[in-house]
Amino acid sequence: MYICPMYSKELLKGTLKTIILKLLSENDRMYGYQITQKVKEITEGKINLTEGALYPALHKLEADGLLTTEKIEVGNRIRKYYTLTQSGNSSAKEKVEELVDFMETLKAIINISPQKLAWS
Amino acid sequence: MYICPMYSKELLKGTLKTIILKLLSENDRMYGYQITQKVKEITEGKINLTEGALYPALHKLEADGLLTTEKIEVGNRIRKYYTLTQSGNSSAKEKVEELVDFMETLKAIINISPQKLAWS
DNA sequence: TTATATACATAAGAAATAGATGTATATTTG
DNA sequence: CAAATATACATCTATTTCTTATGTATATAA
Repeated sequence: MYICPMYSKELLKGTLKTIILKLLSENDRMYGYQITQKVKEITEGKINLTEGALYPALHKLEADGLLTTEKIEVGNRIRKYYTLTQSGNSSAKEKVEELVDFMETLKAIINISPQKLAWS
Repeated sequence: MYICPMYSKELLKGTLKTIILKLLSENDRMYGYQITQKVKEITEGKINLTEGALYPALHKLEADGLLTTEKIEVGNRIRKYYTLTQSGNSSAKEKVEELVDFMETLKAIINISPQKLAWS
C-alpha cells in the first residue's frame, strides 16, 4: 500500500489511539482495514493510517482490555473484528474529551496577538 | 522542576516545534526558560514543557538553520536567546498553517459541533 | 497476466519525549 | 540566617510511538 500523508506525520503522533477508539464508539465493530479506509474517507485522504502503526496500536488496546476481538471468515479470508469493551467505551469518551480540550489549548497558542505575547 | 502536565503527554508529540516557532515569530528573541513560562502562562498551566524535550528541540532547530542564538550575560548567569532566521520565519508560518489544517481534519473525525471549535 | 485491492501481521530502526540528574546563581520566606 | 524555591542552562537513559520495509495470501479489475 502506498502511503501519501498530507500532513507531516509528526502531528499524528499521540492521536492514533483516540481516533481508533472514537471510530469504534460509533460502530459496533470494525476490522483493521476498514478503519484505515474509514479514516481516509472521513478526512478526504488527508490522513492515511499505516499498518505498521495501526496493528500494534490495536493489539495494545486489546492487551489493555479496551477492545475484544472476534475472527470472522469471509470467503477464504479472515477478518478480525474489534469491539469496545465497557472500559474501552469510557476510555473513548475520556480520550476524545482530552483531545478536544488539548486542541482548544493549542488554539490559545496559535491565536495569540503580538500585544498579548509581550513579555510583561 | 516538577512537571504536572494536564494532558497525556502523547498529544504534545509533534506539536512542540510548531509551538516554539510560533512563539518566536511573535517575539524578536526568547530564551529557553522564558519559552516554558510563556507556554505555561498562555495555556493556564495546561501545557508544561520539559527541559528534556525543549532543549534538544531548540538545538535541532538551530542545527537546521531555523534559529540563531546569542548569549547574554545577566548578572552572573548566561541566557541563551533564540531568534528566527528568515527560513525559520517562513517555516513558522508553514507549520502553524499545517497544524490548523490538521486540527480541522481531526475535528471531522471526532465530529464535534462546529460552533464549539469554530475558529476566530 | 499484471496490477491493484483486500486483509492480516511483524521487525528493524528512527524520532520524540519523559524523567532523572547535574551545575550554578538569585531570591524569597520562615 | 538557613532552607526552599525560582531562574537558567544542559545531558543521558529508557521508553513509546511510529515509519518503512517485508511477508503471506486471496480476490478482482484492467
